This record gives sequence, structure tokens and C-alpha cells, in this order.
Amino acid sequence: MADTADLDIAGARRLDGRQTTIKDVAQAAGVSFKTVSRVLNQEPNVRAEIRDRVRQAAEALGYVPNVAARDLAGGRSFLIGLMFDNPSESYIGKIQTGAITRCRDAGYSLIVEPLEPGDDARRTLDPILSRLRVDGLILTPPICDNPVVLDAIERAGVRYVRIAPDRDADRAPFVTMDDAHAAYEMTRHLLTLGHLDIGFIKGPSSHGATARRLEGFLRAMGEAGLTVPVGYIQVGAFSFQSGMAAAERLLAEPVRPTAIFASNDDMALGVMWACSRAGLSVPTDISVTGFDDSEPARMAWPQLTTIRQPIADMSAAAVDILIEAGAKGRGPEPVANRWLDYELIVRGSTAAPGARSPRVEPRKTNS
Amino acid sequence: MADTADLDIAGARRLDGRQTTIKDVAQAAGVSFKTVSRVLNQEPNVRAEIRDRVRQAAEALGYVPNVAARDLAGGRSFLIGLMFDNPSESYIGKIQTGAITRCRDAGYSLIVEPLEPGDDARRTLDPILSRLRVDGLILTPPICDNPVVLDAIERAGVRYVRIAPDRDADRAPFVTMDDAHAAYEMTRHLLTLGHLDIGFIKGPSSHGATARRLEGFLRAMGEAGLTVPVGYIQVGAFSFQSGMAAAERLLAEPVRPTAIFASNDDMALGVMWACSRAGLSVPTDISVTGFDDSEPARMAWPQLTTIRQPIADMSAAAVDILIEAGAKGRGPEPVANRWLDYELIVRGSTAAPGARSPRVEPRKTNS
DNA sequence: TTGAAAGCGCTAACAG
DNA sequence: CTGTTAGCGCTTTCAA
Repeated sequence: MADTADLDIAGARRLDGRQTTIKDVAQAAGVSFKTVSRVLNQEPNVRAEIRDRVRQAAEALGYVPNVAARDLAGGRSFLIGLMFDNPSESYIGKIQTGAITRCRDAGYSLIVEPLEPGDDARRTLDPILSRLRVDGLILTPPICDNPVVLDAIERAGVRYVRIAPDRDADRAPFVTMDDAHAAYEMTRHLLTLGHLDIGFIKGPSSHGATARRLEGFLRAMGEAGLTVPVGYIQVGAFSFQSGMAAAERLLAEPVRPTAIFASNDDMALGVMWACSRAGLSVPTDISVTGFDDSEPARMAWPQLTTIRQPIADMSAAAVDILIEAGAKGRGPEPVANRWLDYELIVRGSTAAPGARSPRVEPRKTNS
Repeated sequence: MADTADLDIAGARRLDGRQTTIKDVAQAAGVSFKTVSRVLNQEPNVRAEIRDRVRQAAEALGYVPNVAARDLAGGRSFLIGLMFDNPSESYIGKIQTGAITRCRDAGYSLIVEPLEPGDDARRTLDPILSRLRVDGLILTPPICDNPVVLDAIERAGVRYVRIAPDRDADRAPFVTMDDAHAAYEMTRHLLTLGHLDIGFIKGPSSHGATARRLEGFLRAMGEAGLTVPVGYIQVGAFSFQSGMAAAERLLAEPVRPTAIFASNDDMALGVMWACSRAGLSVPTDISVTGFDDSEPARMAWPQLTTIRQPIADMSAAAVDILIEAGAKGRGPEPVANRWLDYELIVRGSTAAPGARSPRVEPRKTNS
């Protein structure tokens, strides 16, 4: 057995000032450097005793593997890329946080690659993809549904996972949540409070979640035996201003809704602003709900009832899939899709309908 | 001269499916692979004719250098790290955008490393720093003023540039803007409109910009021969809610201000909300200004008069400094600090004071 | 179960 | 000005 006294020479750098290498660890542990490599990569065929000795030596020397060398020799960069063209900074912020957390645990780093929404995908993407050396790419909506982008990535031979994609479910692994059912539950919440006249503001049709959230809303209304007037469904652009404008249209309806379900928080904030300007107080005169549980949803006054999307968890799961696939080699992707749970967050912006909302005229019927 | 017919063999991959290497390019150009390396790295001592031939061959073969190999051999990772604990997603978003743009141009990628504001810097940082192989690190406020973090980074031997640091100007290069003068100009704008009773909402003292912005405000007021009542300076936390609360205190002053200068946009939005709830319309009854030119500043109604910070430009400049320093070798940092220009953006939230703001009582004097 | 040899693709030092 | 020779630190054969 080797002399373990050598292990006491601690420190992240050797005496000559260079970084500790696998060979230093091997020497300290009294084994060949290949054995150290085996231990590091969790390969089989290493005696437990030796494995422990190597681990101990690595620890004592403050050894950290050189990523560049691992990449060059083994083809793994220990980098995950995050590609997005989503204008919502808070969404991207959460995606990043979730991805980073998991990356750190696994010794990976996260590279960000924002794309301008207007970019010519082909022209911008190819140079980026050819330079980018990542073990996998995470794509968020809406770019995850852009066929030009997907083609370019596949052509470059880069493995990827999509967050909440809208179509081509079989094309690549994805992580998502059930938007339709979340919207359904939110609508149930309003119905249970006693609301019958519920306005809905949907998002832009370019965004996949738009249709799913509307579907959940309509399903809940249908099941409750309610028909939704044409004017009760307005289109927004997921922005504060568009929510404000849509709310103004909603408030001008012959029968004013007693609740407005905006399909994201930014629009819901616009709704609250419009209500306030119209002299309506939330939730006494009108209930407002959002979708996202963004930062401003908590800053609003009153705080917004909304759906908490597991955004960080989704990107964390995406990293897991990527790393796992990488470890298993480069075969065809196993199907590893994951559906995560959302959460209905009830706060101050919803309440039972007050007496002040008149409801007299007959309602128009939707289509 | 070598046969240039070979150059027609285009494509990013060789026939055997592996990536095109420097040797393939050398062969196609009829030179040694070291010469290709010289051309790639813009080293001197290459005949123009040969340089062109090599470039052409590289282009034709779709050659892209292998970053891992360059890193391993040359010690440059072509990665820039961005470290932050700033809770403002929009600020970070802009920082990232600016940094990425410049990184792409120079063939670099950007790694993001968020730190939780509450993190034990030592414990979290050391493992991150030892694994991180970047050619330089960008630090944003407030982490760029955290001595524990700075110590850890310097100990790890990583070069860094700070964005808008608050102290230790000589410790490392930085990029910043003149917050004090921007606040001065904003105050001048209000004074020029005819406002005399201007309330100011400062940020948390933990944030370096807070003192600088207040200083600019006070200087402009002083130069105009105005004294600022004690109650006219309120403290906020750079959040919507804190701005709203501060505005309520301001509006309760014996002499109600005719203008409120909030030292960031989020607080200004809270101010507008509070004014609206108090039955005051902006800008007829009261002018409101922010600082940042954030997304919500444009979404607000009316749109906010504010200061556009060159956030993206600052991070782009930081990348420049880092890359330039890297190219020049690892000597002591040259002083390369940069001060960038801000811009006063006048929009709908400011106007001359209306007739409705009474001004009768004598004012208290500030300290 | 372990070890020795042979590169990965590039840059750094030295020769010519 | 250009080419040759050595590695960078690690993983991957393959042999023991």
C-alpha cells in the first residue's frame, strides 16, 4: 500500500504555480493516472479501497479537472447552452436561475445565446452554432417552435430540449406544464367565488400557450353551463398596455364582467390599471387574475391571484435530461419528456362578486 | 505556388465525418499548419499572399477552430463570465444583451453566474471560481462592491471588470456613467419647467448609485437657490411598492410637491400609482420622473420621463476591456476605465406645474 | 481490475 | 518569414 502521508500536501496549486493535474493526484494516491480518471468519471472496475484513496488524494490536493482537456480528449464541453428570443426578462431570469442551479451541481456552466426576435434565423444561427461547443441546448418558447431554428440546430448535430413547446412533440424531448388545466382551475376558482360574467384576455396567437389557456377557460365555462359572449374574449399581446386596452373594451361591454382573467400577469396589471382609472376597485367591484406569478404580480396592489408556473423547475429538468443523455453517449434520444406541476396562487385580487355589478341585459352568444 | 484547385472541397466536415482541423486547412492551402495558426491569431510575419490563401482555404472548408484545443494549448477559453446578484431582471437582461453582442463579434461566449444576494460569498464562490475557466469576469452592482467577492476572485487569479462600482476605483478596471450629473440634469429639467417644490425619492443606501443621484439632485437645487424641506427627501427600496409608499408620504407634506423625482423607474411607477389613487393626474397636477428607462417606463401611462442608462453599452465596453487585456497577455492591468454617456428622455410624465397645486405655507428647511 | 500508449487540435518555443 | 518539435491535461483504445 502506498504511503498516505503524502496526502497532507494540500492546496489548489502545485509549488511551481501550475494547476494540480490528474497526475499529481495519481502520484499522491500511488496509482496510475488512468485509475484517477476512472474514479473521476465514475467508471466501473475500480476497487472501493482504491477509489476512496483517490478521492481523498484529490480532495487533499484541491484537484479540479481541466474542462478544456476533458473536452478535447472526450468530446464533452461541460457547457449547456440556453437559446431564447423571449422578450420577457423575468421569464428568462427564472429559466436561467433554474438551469444554473442544476448545472452547478453537475459541474457544468451555462452559456446564454439570446436571439433577436426579428433575426433572420438562418443567417444568425449558423455561425453561432458552428462555434458553440455545448453538450446540449435548451430552447424556450417561442423559439422552440421555430422550424428554421430547429432545422439549423439539428443540422449542426446539437442535442436539445425544449421548454413548453407548442408542436412537433415527437421531434425532441421537452419539459412542460399543463397550461390548459391551469387555466381551467383558475376559471373554476372564479366560478366557485360566484362569478358568472368572466372576461378573458388571451395572448398573441404566435405564442403556443395562448390557445391552451383559452381552451382551459372555455372548458370550465362550458362545464359550468355558461356561454361566453363574443365580446368577452379579447386579444392582448402579453404586455401591460395591451392588457389595459383589452380591459377597456371589456369594461365597455353591455354587461360588464365581474371578473377578468388575463392570460398573463403583465396584462393583468394593465387590467388593474384600467379598472382603477374607470373608478372600479379590485376586488370589490371586479376580480382580476393573471397567469405566471411574476415579480410585479406580488408588487401590485392588491396582489394578483395567479398561476405559478414552475419555470425554474422546467429549465432544471431540461438540464437534467441533457446531462443524462450526455452521460449515456450519443445514441438516439430516449423519450424523456416531463410534465411539471403548476400552482394556483390565490391572493387579494379576487373575491366574490360585489353587489355593485349590475347584470340586467341578455347576453350575446359566442359564435 | 500550391495548387488552388483543392480549395473547392467545401463543407464543414471532412469525408470521414470529423470536424475540419487546422491541418486540413494547411493542406488545402499548401502551407504548414503553424502558418494557419498564425493567420488565425493575427500574428505578424505572414506574407499577405499566403495569408489570403489560408483565409480562402479556411473559408472554403468551413473551418471553425476548436475552442477546447485553443484553451488547452494557449490558456484562453474564449469565455467571458458574468457574475451578478442584482435582483433586477431587466437590468441583467440588458447587461447580458450588451455583453453577448460584443462576445459574438469576437468569437467569445458568455457564461452567466448568478449569486443569491443572501449567499455566503466565500462558501459559494470558491467552488465556482475554481471550476470556471473564463478569460475574464464582469461584475455588476451591488456585487462589484463586495470586498469578500473581490478578494475571492483575485485569489483565484481571474481578471475582472466592474460595472458602475461604488468604491475602490483603483482596484480594477471599471465602466460606469455619471449618475450624479444625470440626476443633476433631470432636476434641471424640472426646474426649467418651472417646478420649485420637487420631492425626491432616493434608493437604499446599500446601492452605490443612491448617494450619487441624491447628490446631483441636491446640487441642482442648491444652484437654483432652493432649499429642500426635510420631508421632501424620502427613502425607497427601488421597488414599485416602496415608491408608492414614499409618494404617499410626499403627498402628505404640508406643501404638496408639484414634481416627484424617483431615483429609479420602478419607484416612479409606484409614485404614479399613488398619485392616481390620490386623485392627482400626471402630469397636469403633478410631474413624475424616473431613472433607468426600463421597459415598464415605456409601458406606463403616461410614459415616464427618465434617464436612459447605457446599460448594454457598459457591459459591451467591459467585454472589450477584458478581451483586449487577454490579447495583450497577462501583465498588470492597464487602466482602461470608461465613462459612458446617459440620455435624458423627456416623455409624457412631466410638464409645467399646473394651477391646481397651491403653495401657501412656509417651508421647513432641510437640516 | 489496472496500466501503458496514443492521440484530441491547437499554441509555444525554438529552429531554419 | 516559415516550419519543426513538444507538449497542454485528459479520455480512449488496447494490452496485461
